[in-house]
Amino acid sequence: MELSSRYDPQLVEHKWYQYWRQGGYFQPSQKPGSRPFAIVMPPPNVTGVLHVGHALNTTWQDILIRFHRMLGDNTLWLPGTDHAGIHTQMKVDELIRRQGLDRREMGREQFVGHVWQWKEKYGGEILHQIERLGASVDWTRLRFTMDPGLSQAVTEVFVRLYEEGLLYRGYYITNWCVSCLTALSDIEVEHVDEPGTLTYIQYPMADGNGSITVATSRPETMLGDTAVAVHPSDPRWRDYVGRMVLLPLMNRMIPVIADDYVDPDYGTGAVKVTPAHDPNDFAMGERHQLEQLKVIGDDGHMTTLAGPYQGQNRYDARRQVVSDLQQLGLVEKIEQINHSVGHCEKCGTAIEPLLSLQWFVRVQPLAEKAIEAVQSGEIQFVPNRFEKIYMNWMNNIRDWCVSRQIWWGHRIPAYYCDQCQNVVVSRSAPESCPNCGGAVHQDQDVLDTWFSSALWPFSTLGWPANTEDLETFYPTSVLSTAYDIIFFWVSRMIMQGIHFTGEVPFHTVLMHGLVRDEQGRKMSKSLGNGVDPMDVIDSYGADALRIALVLSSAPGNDQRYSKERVEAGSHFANKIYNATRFVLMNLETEHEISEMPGMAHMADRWIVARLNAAIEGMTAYLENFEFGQAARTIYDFLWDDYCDWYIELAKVRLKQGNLAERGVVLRTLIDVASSAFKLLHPFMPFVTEELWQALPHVGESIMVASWPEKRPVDFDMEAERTFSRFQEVVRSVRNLRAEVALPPSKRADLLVWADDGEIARDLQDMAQEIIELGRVSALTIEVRTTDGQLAKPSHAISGVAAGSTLYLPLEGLVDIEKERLRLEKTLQLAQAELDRIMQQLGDPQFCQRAPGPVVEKARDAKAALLDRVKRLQERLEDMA
RNA sequence: GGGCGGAUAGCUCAGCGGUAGAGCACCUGCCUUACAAGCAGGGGGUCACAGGUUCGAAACCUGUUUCGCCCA
Repeated sequence: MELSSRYDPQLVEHKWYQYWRQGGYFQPSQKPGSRPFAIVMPPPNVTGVLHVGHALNTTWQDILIRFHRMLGDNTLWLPGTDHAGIHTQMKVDELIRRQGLDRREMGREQFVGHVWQWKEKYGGEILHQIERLGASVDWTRLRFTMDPGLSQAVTEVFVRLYEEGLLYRGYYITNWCVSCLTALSDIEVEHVDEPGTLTYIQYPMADGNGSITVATSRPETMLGDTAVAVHPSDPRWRDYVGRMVLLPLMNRMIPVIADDYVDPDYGTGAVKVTPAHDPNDFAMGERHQLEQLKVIGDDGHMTTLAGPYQGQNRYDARRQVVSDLQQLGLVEKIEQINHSVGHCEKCGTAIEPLLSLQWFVRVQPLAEKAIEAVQSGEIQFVPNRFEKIYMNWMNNIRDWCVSRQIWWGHRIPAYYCDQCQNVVVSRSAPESCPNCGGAVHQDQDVLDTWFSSALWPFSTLGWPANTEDLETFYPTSVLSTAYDIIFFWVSRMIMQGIHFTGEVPFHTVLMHGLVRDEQGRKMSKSLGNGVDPMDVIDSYGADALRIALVLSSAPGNDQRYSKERVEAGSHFANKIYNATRFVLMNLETEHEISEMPGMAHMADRWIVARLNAAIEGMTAYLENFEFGQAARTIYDFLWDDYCDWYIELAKVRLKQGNLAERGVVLRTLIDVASSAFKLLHPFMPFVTEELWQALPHVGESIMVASWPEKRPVDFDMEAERTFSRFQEVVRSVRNLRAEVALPPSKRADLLVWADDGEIARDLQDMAQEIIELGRVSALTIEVRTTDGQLAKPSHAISGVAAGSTLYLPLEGLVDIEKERLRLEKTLQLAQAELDRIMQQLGDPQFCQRAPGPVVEKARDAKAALLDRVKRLQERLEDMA
């Protein structure tokens, strides 16, 4: 069959994915005695589409999964999606509004029905995209956070936490989004530094004796002030404490209180206190039993308590208040400042701290064990530095607001009696109040999406039921995620996992960085600079995208997406495709392939030794999550060692060798390629399957083949030295040819003077290879004599390799002067390097303290350089 | 204010105790029948700066400059 000289991933990728899936290879082997290896995939948003960050994370996980599957582990990768409460609700809300419908009019039940419909229809999109990346996930275990089983887990956790006193309902200042109309947890608030104003307002004393000036960035909240606070030891204000102030505009009497919280150095040292609209003021209010006046409503408009300002939105009210105060002459000054303002992570609206009734998880007791698990090393972060970030968060943890005023999500299993205010938290809805028999209604709110995500590692495996999967795969092995959700997700999984299963949810937390655009900016919808991985796969194939992402990534570091890298990745796929094509073309004409790889020829022994090094390196790199290093190792092995050297060497024997010799070469070509493809398979699954299948092979699929092991080979240090002498000769000839711009079509004679008989013999063994790789016509190898008896070619260019001097007699092509300059330059470089080594070796401290191999290496280098310098000098003398 | 990360070839980044590597770009020569998405050869870097530790520092420590992130 005639194979195209270009690799086309489009013809290959889909085919193999279906083959793997039908073969059931994605499911755990469940082989008795095999070690379990499990990863639960971080569930992407069900309404979302895959971005490059997902692509990177999915690739990393697939690398680990495929590696462990090939190692023979009982490997599970569990996929799933997340219901993403607020985000999905907003999305569907917008959708039905465009259809002229209104969420509030249709009511909760109908709306949630709409979301489910939408989820069924479009929720699979991201799963198809994961498939196109080649992810070897077990589709039979696909989960969704709102599946019945997972929902049951959520209820169970809520009820148990409540019963254990770790869950409570209370009035607190919460982060309120006036656009999403829901409370948010602290970490869902993004703080942004922005310009603002600091308004200095005079509050006259009630007794008409003087005034006190407060500074605020939110003048409109003064309508809800119930005190003015100063630091107890501030001499400026000591006399004011305990007196009353007449609150302007509202004409309300409020006290001046003393509280340590006040920073005497900020503003005037006196602050207004608005307990219903500021978390710190709320705390002060609690300490001083102040009234909480909510002057801003849930919708961001002023309430009836704001008196004449009722109905205005908070920004209009701010302007109005300031202008009214200015009319009264009470505004002392307005300063321009930069301050940090909280914004809703989802919609960007400025957060309104509001007093409201919410459910909270008391996390302190859960955090203790979560801290211990990381301190003890039971859970390890990769890279390690993220442990500090985790610890810092855990040590300063605050209660978690888990109720959300939306409809899409897990409804809070709390029921309230309409008559006696009794609260029942229960696994199933009570028919009536157990206290008074009155009617009950369920809490209107749903839980924070992260509440269910926190259970993901065990709820997906069947918890609270004690299933076989839970038994086998929990605790899972690795969690791979981006560092930006350590607080949202990782920490909470650890807390809930330990609390409810008694075991950590995973042993390793693997952190990847953000994938930025080519200019280093964060990819975002508003900038429109996002790269769609599907477009990349369409043009270059999933393999190219995968290897590009992996090659430019280091754990925990951000990286830039680079089209050039993807192109390089596809070139690499094409390279190994063509290398395979070369082997296949030779197989067509050859019918005798040795059963066993031959180890007689130096090239065969060399390539197997190189393969061994690659196997060893890659195994270690993969075990340590150093994917970039691993990818580089196999990339270099295949391109440099296998293609550039081994195939070129193999050509010589394929052309000139006898039948048996050719069989041996073919066997080695096939074996080394097969093994190398196995090493590469976790990174580029499609092309490696395609090529492995095309070569003679045993087994159904490369993905269930076993991970290569090192082979016995007698290629030692000495052999390596011999081989590199050969390589140097070849490189040197090529270099000389390039110096005089000799085209490959023109062959030239080559004379090699070896330093001794052994070197000459070794080179003689590779004579044909030197001839072919160096494009040589007649090759002469002679042992150099010290008495100068050998004829020195008069018109030649020459070069030095380790152990030999090369002459290319090129009558008419040699410019003696140019040649001398070139040799002098080479000599200079060699001399400089020699000087450096001599100096190093001349230092007794170095010889004493440096490790043996380092000193030995320096001695070898010195010998080689001395030799090189000597021969260069010799040659220059000859030319004189 | 506290913490973390980056600063290495023209660009994007690896390397993280034995004095520099890759991809792309650049220069030269090649359609050498696996591959021009290629081959061969080449140029290019006081590894941000200043101290220190060490026989030896791009790497470890301290400080500085600078860019970015997280937390308060």
